[in-house]
Amino acid sequence: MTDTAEQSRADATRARLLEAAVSAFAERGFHATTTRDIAAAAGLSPAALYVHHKSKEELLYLISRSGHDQVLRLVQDAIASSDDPATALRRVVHDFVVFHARDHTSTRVVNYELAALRPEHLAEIRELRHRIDQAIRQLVEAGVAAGVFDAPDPKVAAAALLSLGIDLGRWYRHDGDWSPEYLATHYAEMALRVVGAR
Amino acid sequence: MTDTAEQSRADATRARLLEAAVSAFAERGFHATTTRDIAAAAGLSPAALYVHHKSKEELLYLISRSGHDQVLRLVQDAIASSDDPATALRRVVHDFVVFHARDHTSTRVVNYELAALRPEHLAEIRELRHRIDQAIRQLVEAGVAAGVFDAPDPKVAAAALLSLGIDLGRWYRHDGDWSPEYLATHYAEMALRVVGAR
DNA sequence: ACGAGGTTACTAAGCGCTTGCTTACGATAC
DNA sequence: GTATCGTAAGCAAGCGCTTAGTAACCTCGT
Repeated sequence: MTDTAEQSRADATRARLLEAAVSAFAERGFHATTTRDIAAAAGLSPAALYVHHKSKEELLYLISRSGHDQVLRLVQDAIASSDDPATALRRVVHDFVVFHARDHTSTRVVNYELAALRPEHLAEIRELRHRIDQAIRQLVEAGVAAGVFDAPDPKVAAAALLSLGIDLGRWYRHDGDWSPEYLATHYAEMALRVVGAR
Repeated sequence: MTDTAEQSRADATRARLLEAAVSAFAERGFHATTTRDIAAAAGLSPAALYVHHKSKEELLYLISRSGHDQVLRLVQDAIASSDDPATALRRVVHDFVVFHARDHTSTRVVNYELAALRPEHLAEIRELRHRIDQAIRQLVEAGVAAGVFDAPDPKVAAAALLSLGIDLGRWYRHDGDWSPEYLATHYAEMALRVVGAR
């Protein structure tokens, strides 16, 4: 019974290995993590990793690819949700921050382990990052052009907004005082101040 | 003639190894850098590293220690430079940003390779980081208490300001469009908006 | 002035261990 | 009885670091 609707045994094991890799890469970094660490965390022998994945680097690529896809979609959806730049920006920053705080373990890997990707994979990921950056930059520029934002240099402001979210992967902890939602609401308000929303 | 006023040959070699380590750690990360990489970049044999330093980790510690010392001093000096919270904050953010942009190679190592430090060294560095965080947090809180800042949650605002500077180590490049000074001036203005300076 | 004796700065060679990954071989389910 | 899913064992390469040695220089008694 190899099904299509449900998840096969192999798919479940594959996913377990990926989750184990996310945790290990986030905690120790890609190069400090061994394939034995990952396999053991998934409850498997070292060799089992290679039954389900081509290489250690492929695990990183799959994690990175998935994370960037999610962020890009999130940003695009938020921007498409309103014609008012201020409303759209509030939603972009809110959702961006919720994602980076809630999934800080994977976003840490996604944002800080790029250098370990093989050149072809890195190029592909860079393209996704560029689209994310451009989407936010264009939103800020559109707000300034429409006269609803007042930012001396919209590109610099956009860079700052990105930093606010991305840096969460470095410092955010779930056992801290701030929930993802709390932080997202406050960060969204700060973002509107940064761009000088009226 | 082993002098006191000038730098001895050994000191110069020691410094060369440190510089080589900063570049290598920043580019590839601590764990992806080999002691052979560092020695070769300093124009020495692999063994020479151990003439001047105890271990690869000690190099990281020295880099980290020096970087954190500089940042702490910079923040303290900026805060002490004015009784007006707005003036002080502008200077703190300005200097903080100039430092992280200008020295983005070393700040990258300083901020993103902490996990590779030995436990005793990590504890010492964490203490320095705590003092930096507290200094900025207290400045924002003082401004709110004095009624010159208007921030819904001063601690969250302080966390955001730190992220703006630290994240530069991840993305800033000297061949980009923005000089450290240009960025610092704009970021300082954004910081004042974030804390709601009147 | 000079060379014996010590010090400094460095290297060639390699040791013991860990790494990513492969190969050859079961066990279990249908 | 044959796919499927997994493992035991181990290989070649590379790692951090050590050991044993050398060349160049400095010191100082004569």
